[in-house]
This record gives sequence, structure tokens and C-alpha cells, in this order.
Amino acid sequence: MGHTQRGQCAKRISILDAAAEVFCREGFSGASIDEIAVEACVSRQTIYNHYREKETLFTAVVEDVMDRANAMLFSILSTFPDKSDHLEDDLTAFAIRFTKNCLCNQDGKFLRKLVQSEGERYPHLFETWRQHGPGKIGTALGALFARLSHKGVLRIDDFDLAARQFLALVNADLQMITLFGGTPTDEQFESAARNAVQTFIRAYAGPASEAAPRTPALAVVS
Amino acid sequence: MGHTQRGQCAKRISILDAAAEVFCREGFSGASIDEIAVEACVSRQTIYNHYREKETLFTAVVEDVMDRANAMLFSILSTFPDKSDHLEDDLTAFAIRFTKNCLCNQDGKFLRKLVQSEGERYPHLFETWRQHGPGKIGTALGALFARLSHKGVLRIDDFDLAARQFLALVNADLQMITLFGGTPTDEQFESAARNAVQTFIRAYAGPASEAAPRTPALAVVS
DNA sequence: GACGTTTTAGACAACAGTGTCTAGTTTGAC
DNA sequence: GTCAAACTAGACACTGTTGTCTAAAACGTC
Repeated sequence: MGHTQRGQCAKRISILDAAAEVFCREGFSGASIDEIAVEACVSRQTIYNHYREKETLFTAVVEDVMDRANAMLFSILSTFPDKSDHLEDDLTAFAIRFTKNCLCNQDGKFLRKLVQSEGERYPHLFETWRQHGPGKIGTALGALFARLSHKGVLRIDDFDLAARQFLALVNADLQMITLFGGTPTDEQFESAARNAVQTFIRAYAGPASEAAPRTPALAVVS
Repeated sequence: MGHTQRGQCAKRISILDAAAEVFCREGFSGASIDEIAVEACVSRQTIYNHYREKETLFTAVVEDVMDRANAMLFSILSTFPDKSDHLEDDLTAFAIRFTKNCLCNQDGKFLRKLVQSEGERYPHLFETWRQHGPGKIGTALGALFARLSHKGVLRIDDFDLAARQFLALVNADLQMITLFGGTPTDEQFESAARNAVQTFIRAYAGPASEAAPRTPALAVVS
């Protein structure tokens, strides 16, 4: 049912990967077919053989990356804390997995950059991503928070708002690193997740659990 | 002492504004000098008369926008709640002013987009912005939170972390709108700021102020 | 009104990129 | 080995862009 049939040929994969790399680095206008062909170790004609024109290749690349990113997101979401005995640890572990494998990996970088620079030119192209990516994780998190709230673990009125805030907090320490193309270290992923979860739980702590005094902040490598 | 002398000539301003518009819309590679010339109502030769080549024009535009954005940020920061009788209202008003006039205005959109797409290619160009923009507001907010914490209004260990989280929370409801080039409405600015400040204060509430029950969430236009 | 400066319109060469075509080569299945 | 399909290398026309150049026109100052 997926719109892209990735497994068809080794050349296709090579082209898609190289094109993703070059489109991400140079943008749509700046990327040249020759550059992609060289990076893919493929003749230019082969690219035109698989994809009618540059725009066709671009949309194919975007859809391919979106499919992969959504699959990864789905697998991350499936490892969700269904029952929450250790809420803080569970949320932290989830935040680390999410930031590492979805938000800050190669595909996440690609999508953030391309949505930002070409999103207005191709509104329909990224709309499916917006629904299946940020939309899906928002509703999934919202559902989790609704469960936790009904059980009395957390005290939340607007579940979707809480989900957005959770994601924003998780991203707070990471965005300045990723903005310039860098990749956070494992320690940065961990401290970002821990800081976010601590603040989130303090804001939405249930009536029973009086907020514990905050542990001293880690030394974060700037 | 500023590196750009904007006031010199009306044509210069016209060129810089048009170039900012086109560079933001098309990216560096996609923007053509002819397009900029038409948009600026200026002959192409005039552009080459003022700026040696395309790259010179680009850096001039970026520096011009950065200067303007930093000036605006400075004026926003100077309207800071020095004494905080009504902390929630003061922080909310500040968040609204900041998001409206710095984060989501034309210059903010330009910088976000260009830093994202061309930041890796021109590392030195945006470094001054990173220091004078996000860096400055971070330290200013951190200083405010330090004051509030010493006065016992808030209970904060890591002031810089709190500043980053405050900004992240303020942006939580806005980033999905701005990501695709849209501009939030006044109601969206207001509800985003209010949601952020409420959660922030609940997370960092001082020992005295018991968190008040959360007001019902607004109907947010999706 | 004269004069120096700035701007304009257009032509121009050089170049890079797209997309096509062709002829020759490799590959893989049988 | 044969044959068809896929791939390659290169040439090719065409377009769009950059940056230069020139002669004419507009502008502003005195």
C-alpha cells in the first residue's frame, strides 16, 4: 500500500540515498543531477531512467525518507510505557529513544531542513508527513497522558497541550545543537531528556506526589 | 561601529529588502539577481554596482537582518519586568511581545529559514547572530530568573536551563504554525504565551505559592 | 543650464544545469 | 552462448544565470 517500492533494485536505493544526502546539503535548487549521480556511483542517464525529471526524484526522495521516518516513529511509539510504575524513568527512556532515533537522526535532520526550506513550495508533499509524524506522536502522547491523568498519576487538563509541551521541553536543550547540523552526544541526549522530564513532572505532578527537590544540574558541555 | 551602513541610500534599502524577501523565499541558489532586481524596482547593474557579487549581497542581507533583529530583541529585553508584582502577567506579556516581534516576524522567519538551510555553508556568518540573538536572550532570561529565585518567588537551580525551557514552552504551540511559513493570529500568540507561562510557573513555583488549579484550556483554532 | 554621479536598458560572453539521444558495454536469466 | 534488459559514457541542444560592458538617460547640486 506504500507509495514507494524501495526494494526493487539496488541502484534505486543508491540513487535515493545519494539524492537525500545532496538535496539535504544543497537544497532543491542547489542540488545538481550530476552531483547526485556521482555520489550514487551511477550514470546520469540511469537516474533519468528511473525518475522522469528532477522534481519526480525529489518527491520520491521525500516520500522515501518520510516512510522510513514514520516507520521508525511507529516502532518507537510501540515501546511505550503502558503501565507506569516508574513514570520518570519510563518517560526519560522514551524521550531518549525518540530524540536519538527520530528527531536528531539523519532522516529527522533531512525532514526538518527540507520542510523548512521547500515546505511552502510543496504544500501537499509534506502534509502527509505532518499528519503521520508530528500529528501521530502528539495524539499518542496525548493518549498516554490522558491515561496517566485518569489514574491520578498526573493532573492534566489539556492532553494535547501537555504533549506539545513535553516534546518542546525535550527539544529545548537539543535544538541549538541540531540547528547548525551538529549531532548531540549521548550525554547530551540523556541530560536533555532528564531535564525535560523533571520539569514536566513537576509542572503536572498529581495531587499525591509532592514534588521532590530538584537534583543538582549536570555539567552540560557547551 | 555596525558593519552595515543602511541609511546611505534609498536604493540600498530597496535592494536589501527585496533580496531578503527573495533569498528567504527561494534560498541562496534558487534566488536570481534578476528576480531581486525586479522586486526592488532597480536595474541589475545597480545591484552589481553596490555589491560585487551574489555572495556579497547575501552576506550583506543577512547582516542587515541580523542587526535589525538584534536591535528589536534589545528593545524587547529592555521592557523586562524588573520588579515582579504580577509575575504571571508580566511573563505572559513579555512572551507575547517576544514571540510577536522577534520570533515570528518577518526577520525571525528569515533567520530561522536561512540559518537552517545555509548555516552549515557559512558558519562564521551566523555565529554573531547566535551569540547576539539566542545567546543574549538566554542570559537575560537567566539573570531574571536568578533574581526571582533569590527573592524566593521561584525555586530554580539551573537558571540557563530554566531560560531555555521557558523559550521552548513559549514556542511549543507556535512552531507547527511557523514551520510552514504561516503567521499566528493574535489569539494564538496570547494562548501560547499563557499556556507556557502557566506550565513554567507550576514547574518552578516557589515554596509559598501553592499552584492554583489550572484554568480550562482555551478553544485553539486549529 | 552645466556637470558629475548614479541609474538604466540591453547586449554580451562564459558557464552550469537539465533533459535527450545514441552507441557501446555490462549484466543476468535461460 | 544467447538475448533482452539495464547501465554507461559522452555528445548534444536548450535554457537560465552570472557578471561585464556600453551608451543613453535621469538625477541632484551648484
